Amino acid sequence: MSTNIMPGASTPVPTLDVLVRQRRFPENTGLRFLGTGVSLFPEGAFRAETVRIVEGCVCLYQPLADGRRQILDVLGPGRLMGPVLADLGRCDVMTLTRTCLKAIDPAREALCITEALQQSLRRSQAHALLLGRKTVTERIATALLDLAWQFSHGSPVRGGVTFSLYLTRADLADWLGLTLATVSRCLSALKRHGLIAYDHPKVVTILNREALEALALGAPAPADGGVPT
Amino acid sequence: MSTNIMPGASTPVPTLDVLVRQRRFPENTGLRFLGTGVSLFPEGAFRAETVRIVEGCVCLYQPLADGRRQILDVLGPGRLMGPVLADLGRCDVMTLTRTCLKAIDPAREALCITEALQQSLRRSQAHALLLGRKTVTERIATALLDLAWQFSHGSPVRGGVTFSLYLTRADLADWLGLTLATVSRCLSALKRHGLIAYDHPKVVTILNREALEALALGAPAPADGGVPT
DNA sequence: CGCATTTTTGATTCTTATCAAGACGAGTGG
DNA sequence: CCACTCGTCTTGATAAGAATCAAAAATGCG
Repeated sequence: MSTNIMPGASTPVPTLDVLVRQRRFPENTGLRFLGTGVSLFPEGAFRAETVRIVEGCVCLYQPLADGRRQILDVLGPGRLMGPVLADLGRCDVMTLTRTCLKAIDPAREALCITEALQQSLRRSQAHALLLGRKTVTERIATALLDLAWQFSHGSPVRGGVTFSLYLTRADLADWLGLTLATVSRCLSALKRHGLIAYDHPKVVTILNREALEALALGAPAPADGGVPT
Repeated sequence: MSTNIMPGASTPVPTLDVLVRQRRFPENTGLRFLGTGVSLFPEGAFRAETVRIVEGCVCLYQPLADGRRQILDVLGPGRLMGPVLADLGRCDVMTLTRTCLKAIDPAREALCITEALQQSLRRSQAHALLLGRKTVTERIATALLDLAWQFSHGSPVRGGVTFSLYLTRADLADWLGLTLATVSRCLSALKRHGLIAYDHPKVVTILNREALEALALGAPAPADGGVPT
């Protein structure tokens, strides 16, 4: 237990990660296991496949010719990805941690796919609002709440939801239309004000959900000079 | 013809506008006619309806509590709008010009709706890339090409596609994540460099499509000091 | 224990927002 | 037909916010 990847977290999240690592799943269930930083649909292969994320985290992103990229969505367990859910000709999908997938039958699960399509559209439209009109603080607050909701599997303990942040600061920047430095500064500020906590940069605890939600919706951000601490 | 809304345009675009104004359509075709600046789904009514835009232009937008708003999409003839295509609880749809709609039967046109859903998702994701990572010039160039494609009904005459810009500068700003002033400045710059032309601010001609496409994809914008003129 | 990657933080620059004034165009009524 | 008004557009001056550049601290890995 002391070798867990999350030393600072008081709640040892019971993920399937260990199982995935040890390949303890039977081989005939259609599951696929991927490491970190791996393309889901490598080099034209699997491009026609639709998969369900069983465990882990992936991001859908679109690169621009000169190196810029925009992460369009971050997907956790239960979400679907496939040619219908994104333009895989222009986009790519990458794991952000060890991830377990299961291919699904589009014909048999047509309804699920349509629902996923609607969910993706809603999320994309909400994200457009974020990218076009929200301030740095609003973006970070929105993102933290979204990730907490998707990745704090287990009980939403009141007073402190802890989750594993699979994205690097650079990933967050590419998702939220910011830069690495700005993301880091904003997270530091939220931590300084006591809205969130983290010792390890990848394990975040939400301390004041209400305040974060208010920020995400556009409440004035706390001025930095106000609270000394 | 002299009372046409586009005095400066040399090509009198043969729209259905006049027909719409004069209500010359039969009343039993299920068509609805709306003026400018009208909500498609007013006050909870029609919210369950799905419509096809026959003629005109509408925008889907999401307002924020403090007055900010993000236009999520601009839709022209042929496109669909309805509860499946947007979260109408949080969003609103408004006409940007005289518009003619036709309600459709979701059950009978399920396939069309699914296609529209996919198209909307693609557009929303492309827009997220624009909002998150594109420069001002890239955004404007992308928007002009998109609008030209959607609204230059008739022949894509080479050397100069003219289209009616139904959006105001403020609308463009709310669509592209900018401000009115920045949009106006950028359009002026593109005009000054000869990529586009307009006498009336609402009737734009694309003079150099290739250059605009290059800009939209991220080519370096022409420095303002270079060409005197 | 050292090396590579990531994160934090500071100093500076640059882009774009903000503020503001004037020009233009459309619609109204005399 | 013309003055009047309102809304939109253009353009300039200034300021704020975030990017960029850069260096040091922390973390992970072999």
